[in-house]
Amino acid sequence: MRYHKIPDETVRRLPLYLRGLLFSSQDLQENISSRKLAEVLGVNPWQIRKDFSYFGGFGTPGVGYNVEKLTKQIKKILKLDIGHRATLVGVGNLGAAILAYPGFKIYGFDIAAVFDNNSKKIGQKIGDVTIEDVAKLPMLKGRQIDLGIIAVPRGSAQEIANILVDVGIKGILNFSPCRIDVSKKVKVITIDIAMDLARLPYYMPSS
Amino acid sequence: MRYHKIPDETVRRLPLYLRGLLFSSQDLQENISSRKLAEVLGVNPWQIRKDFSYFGGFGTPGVGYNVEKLTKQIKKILKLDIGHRATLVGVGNLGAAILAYPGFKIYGFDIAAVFDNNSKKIGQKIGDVTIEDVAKLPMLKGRQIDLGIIAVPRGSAQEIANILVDVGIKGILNFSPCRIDVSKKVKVITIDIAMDLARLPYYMPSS
DNA sequence: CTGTGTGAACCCATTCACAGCC
DNA sequence: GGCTGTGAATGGGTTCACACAG
Repeated sequence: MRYHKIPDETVRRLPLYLRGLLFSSQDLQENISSRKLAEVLGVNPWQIRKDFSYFGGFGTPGVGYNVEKLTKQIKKILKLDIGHRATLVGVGNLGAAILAYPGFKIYGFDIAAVFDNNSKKIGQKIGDVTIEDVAKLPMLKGRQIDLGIIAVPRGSAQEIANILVDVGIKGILNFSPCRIDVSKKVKVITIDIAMDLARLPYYMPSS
Repeated sequence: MRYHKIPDETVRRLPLYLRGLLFSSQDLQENISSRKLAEVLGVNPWQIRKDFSYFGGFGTPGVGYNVEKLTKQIKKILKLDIGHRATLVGVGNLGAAILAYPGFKIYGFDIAAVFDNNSKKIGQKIGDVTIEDVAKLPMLKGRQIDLGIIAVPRGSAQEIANILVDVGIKGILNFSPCRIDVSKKVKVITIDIAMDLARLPYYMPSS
């Protein structure tokens, strides 16, 4: 089954819904209504229903959505039902924070390889992974890693991306504040946290 | 002058344009065309022209946009022409990374106060700020800080937000993966980096 | 001839309203 | 009565085409 018709904006929200479901499942509720989920996440109920309608009826009128089934379905659509192994390149402050960030695990991600170019860091163990020399990055092929996370300075990002593509990575999360272009076959998502901060003052009262 | 009619999506892109201008200004080009800027950033030229058209003619037909003037104008609209002082709450891995992140400075942000609840960290100096006891957060009033950055565990985020609002903060950048609700007068932007990673597999070929 | 600025057309997403089901 | 699912309406953003300026 393909879900080609799910709008991008809906895909963008699915992880949010998933987060809501995963955290609310601690309440041991078997079902959850769109109104309840909307309340938890701070969005509109009809937006949620519309989004869910793109992949068919999982809700029961008068009752709501079965939390477990819906969770599984969303994971399947996002291809999170199979675990993903990622590699992190660059263990500066940001890289270290990413490595320690607990949020990845709940989506089934495992940062299985870590690289840096600083000889003082190479060989160090963080958690259960050992930092490897970035020069050995091209030898990543065959280690079943499909995702790359780039947390290196701007000037090196494209170069690292090229190597990642060469070794067969299929998706890149780029934390460097710059454009990266790669083969159309590889999806790149760039995050620049400063950009979000930069539009905050616009919405603040002029004081 | 008010810019009430600038669409939100355009506001979201303005920091991106600003980044492009700031970095390209190293080339010592006096003018830049929408095509050139689009190329650098990986977006459409007509999108850029349309966006710029919302705040009046800064371009010269046949030549392009004056980099300096345009930069100033965008900064003014985003209210980045006046500097902003921010406080960071939570100096874990993520907090430390934020503190060290150079990207904030180019937009004129200064992280002027830092708080944590870990007694081992309190009193430590990072860069040129000293970590203060989070219990003293309510005493922030009068220190000319208008922005708050939350990097604490999910359970404490709302509580910290409430205090920040009490001391008169006007905008919050929230890195905790949870909803925060505050007075409508305060703008909150929530960033959950795991959510972006979570939608990456969707776009990857099924292998 | 190059590149901006913008009305119009198009396309997509959000919102609404309500039929249908438990 | 409560809640889902969805066609229809609305609203907004993107894309286009082209008039106009240097």
